[in-house]
Amino acid sequence: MSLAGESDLSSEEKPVSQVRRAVALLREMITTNKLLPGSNHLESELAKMLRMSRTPVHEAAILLESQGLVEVVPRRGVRILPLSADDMEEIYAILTELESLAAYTLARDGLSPDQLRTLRSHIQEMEAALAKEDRQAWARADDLFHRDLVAMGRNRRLTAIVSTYWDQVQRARLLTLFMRPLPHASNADHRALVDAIAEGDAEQARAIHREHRLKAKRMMVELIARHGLTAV
Amino acid sequence: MSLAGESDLSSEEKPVSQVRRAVALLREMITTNKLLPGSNHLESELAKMLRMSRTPVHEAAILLESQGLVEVVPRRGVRILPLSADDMEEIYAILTELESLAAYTLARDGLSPDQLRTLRSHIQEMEAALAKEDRQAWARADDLFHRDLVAMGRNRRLTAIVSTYWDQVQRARLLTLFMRPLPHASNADHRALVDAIAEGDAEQARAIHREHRLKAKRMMVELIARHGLTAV
DNA sequence: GTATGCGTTAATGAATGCATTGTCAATGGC
DNA sequence: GCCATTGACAATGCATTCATTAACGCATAC
Repeated sequence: MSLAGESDLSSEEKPVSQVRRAVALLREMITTNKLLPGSNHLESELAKMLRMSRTPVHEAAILLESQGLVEVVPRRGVRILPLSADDMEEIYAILTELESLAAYTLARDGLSPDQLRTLRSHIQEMEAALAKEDRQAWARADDLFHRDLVAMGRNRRLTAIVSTYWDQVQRARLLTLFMRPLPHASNADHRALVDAIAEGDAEQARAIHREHRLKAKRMMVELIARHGLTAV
Repeated sequence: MSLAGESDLSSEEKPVSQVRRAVALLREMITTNKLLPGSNHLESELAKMLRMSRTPVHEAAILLESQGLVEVVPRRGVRILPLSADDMEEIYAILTELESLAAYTLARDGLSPDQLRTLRSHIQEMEAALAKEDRQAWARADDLFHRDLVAMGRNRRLTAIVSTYWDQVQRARLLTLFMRPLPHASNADHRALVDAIAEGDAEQARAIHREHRLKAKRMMVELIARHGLTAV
């Protein structure tokens, strides 16, 4: 599930500085709920945890703050930002738009047989996982499918943005993974999407992906409301 | 022209730390071409320039690197990233999609008379500037028009993204401002857009804005190519 | 004359130290 | 008894310091 996949625009091949390590590790700990939303953590504690001095932790915190993952509160430590239903709406609106654009572009410009194979293999994995009712495996494959799809669009900035925000809803997805019905319909969407892309039907691909995300958002917001979670 | 408008998601009301000053000032110097694209600047030089120590400059550089404005090269200093035609395509694709979404949302949800007045006043300013052939004034008003439009969408994350990338093409816009014909057509677009929003015609608003950005992108890329600029 | 290697120089990444400032608690006054 | 004010403490922001490492220049050898 994207182990802190260095999605930044600036991730070419730099030697791993402590700051980069800190950013990656913190992001990972946040998306996997090792650091709970709403909790505060002193920079010195985090530094000890990551076996480095306060400086790189501080710098990583500043960077993650600019991405909306945490808030650096002067004498209270680094606060892991919870996502409200409103935040979720904001993020899904962005993801919907940009991922749909990626789908459109892919269909318009065409994919290599290799790339189509990759996408379809993710779908098959999802179906296998579904058959075994292995939700975690399904989520992993779903994650890969969408990340690969966007990445194939070859817009590095767009990929970076989507990756950033995808990371942020990851937490909520993990939470709702076992509350939702098995995602059979979702997989039908995936098939239809790849077919549309393969046929070069750009408008159709865009529409399918948009609808797909809209459904996901509705379910997410509804589940969170139903279970009385005001934020995650 | 948005004097380093603190567009980050994290900009609520924090006391101005040196890091924030550094980010704002550097961004400002970059977008106004005080620091030329492609040039390198030692952190110590920048620190002296900004009257602070290296630490906050370093931290600001890391943040700006994650936003794609600069590159921190270990022993060569902070490099101001030039934008190639490809980069411009990437950025415009994102801006087109997200700004059109904002227009759609505004039209769907409706604007207050006050907000409509604000937008129209920007348009009037543009027309006044156009009459005097004052390109700088036109650009300023155009900038404000689009920023306000997006901000009225009340999606803070979307606003932040658009602001970030808008900053990045600012340089190219300044450069081409005197190479392009006077933007009469552009203003017609603006009027049509606000009318569509006022009438609540969401699809129309989205389409107009999309077309508006597409035209802008084409002109930009063409001008840059015609003048033999491979990057700005 | 050119290329390669070594040494010096200098710039960044990270650690540490210090001062500022907000928080929390205790004490005193009303 | 409660609220306010003051003082001590603690955590961050930034400066300073240190070490690492790459770049550049010069010398030497081919």
